[in-house]
Amino acid sequence: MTDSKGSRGRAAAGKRQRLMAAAARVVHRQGADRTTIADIARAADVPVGNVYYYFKTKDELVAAALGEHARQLELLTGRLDRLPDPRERLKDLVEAWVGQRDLAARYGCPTGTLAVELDKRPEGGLDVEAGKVIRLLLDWVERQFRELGLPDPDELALTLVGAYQGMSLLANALRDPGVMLRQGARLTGWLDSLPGGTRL
Amino acid sequence: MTDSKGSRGRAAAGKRQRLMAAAARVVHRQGADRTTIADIARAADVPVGNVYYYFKTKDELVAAALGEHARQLELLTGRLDRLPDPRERLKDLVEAWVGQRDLAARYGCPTGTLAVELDKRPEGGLDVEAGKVIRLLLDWVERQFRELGLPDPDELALTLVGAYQGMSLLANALRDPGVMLRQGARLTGWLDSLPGGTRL
DNA sequence: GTCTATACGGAGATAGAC
DNA sequence: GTCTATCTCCGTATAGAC
Repeated sequence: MTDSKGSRGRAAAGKRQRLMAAAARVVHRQGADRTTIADIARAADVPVGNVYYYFKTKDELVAAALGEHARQLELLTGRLDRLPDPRERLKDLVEAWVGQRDLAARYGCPTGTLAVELDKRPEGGLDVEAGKVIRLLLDWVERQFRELGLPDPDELALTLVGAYQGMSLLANALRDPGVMLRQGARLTGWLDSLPGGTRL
Repeated sequence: MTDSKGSRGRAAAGKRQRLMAAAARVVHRQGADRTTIADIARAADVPVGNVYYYFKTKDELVAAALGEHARQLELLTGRLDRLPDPRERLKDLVEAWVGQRDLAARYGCPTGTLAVELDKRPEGGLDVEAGKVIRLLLDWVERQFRELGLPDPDELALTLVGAYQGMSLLANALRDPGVMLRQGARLTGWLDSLPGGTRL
């Protein structure tokens, strides 16, 4: 009953999907703690009480928001993977970050800021999940550096992703998208300056 | 009445100071939203209801926590200013960050994570204050780069502080102090590689 | 499956005794 | 100045009608 193919199931799936998307959006802007179930329901255009039919607890909604961010990330890296040159992939990644500069200057990196918030909770909950999403990005970046044949690809990945998280945080704290623009350009230059070539 | 010199005033000032210190400590670990007045009162060993004699609202306590972090920062830069070489000052700053790696791996940078949280609030409140504290650090670092006679000292400051914020966030999300250790070493190497010398 | 009304708990803030 | 008791609001979660 209520499978994802029936007409009711489709409507249900639609609402569920809307709730997940809304959770991702609203939690990014307000933070998990300050976001109420009512906020998410309103943003998803779903009646408040109905939410609990799809998600048993608020934390499940926060986890869903995190999942949405992971999905977006995989969508992006999936597109980048179609480029032949790993260096170009990384440069396009930086470009994508810079393209989000206005949102970042107002609310920070969606995954990064959520990770910061969840890490303040007592261990044994969602805190680990946020780390996993960041690991996802870290691993993908590391793979690109490895393909370029560079030494310590894992350290290089930490440097690149760290720089992104740092510039997002500063752009956010200073409310200045220009920080993303200028530091992004610096990162692009750094990527260009690195030795290494595709091994094919 | 109740000036800071009288015996009662001294007791009061002591409690106030204890509350500020406790607020800084607890808010760093739990985040501002998840921290209750009771949490801070307990940590400061002050009866709950008494807190409102010293701080009219919870936000005043959060602001006080921010002020404590600013004070700590000025204490540190004050010590570093005694070193003759600006490059040494910056390297010692990095060393100080690395020295805090265990705390950073568990709870992140006190100021950075608080800024992230406050930036999720509707504008016109404490969100700007957090930016000011980060500006304090940024300006001090910029001054060092300028003393070294390097071009774009403001951009270099964003790079260095951004790298610190980024590595703190990653160390925190991955729960790995080693990130601070290794990325800190990278930063030290970077500082050494920069041209420029003291102009005296 | 959908939605309303409400129970429940927790946290910020206040009144007022000491 | 110090502290207890309590008021009040708000958000999560549930019960149960439709």
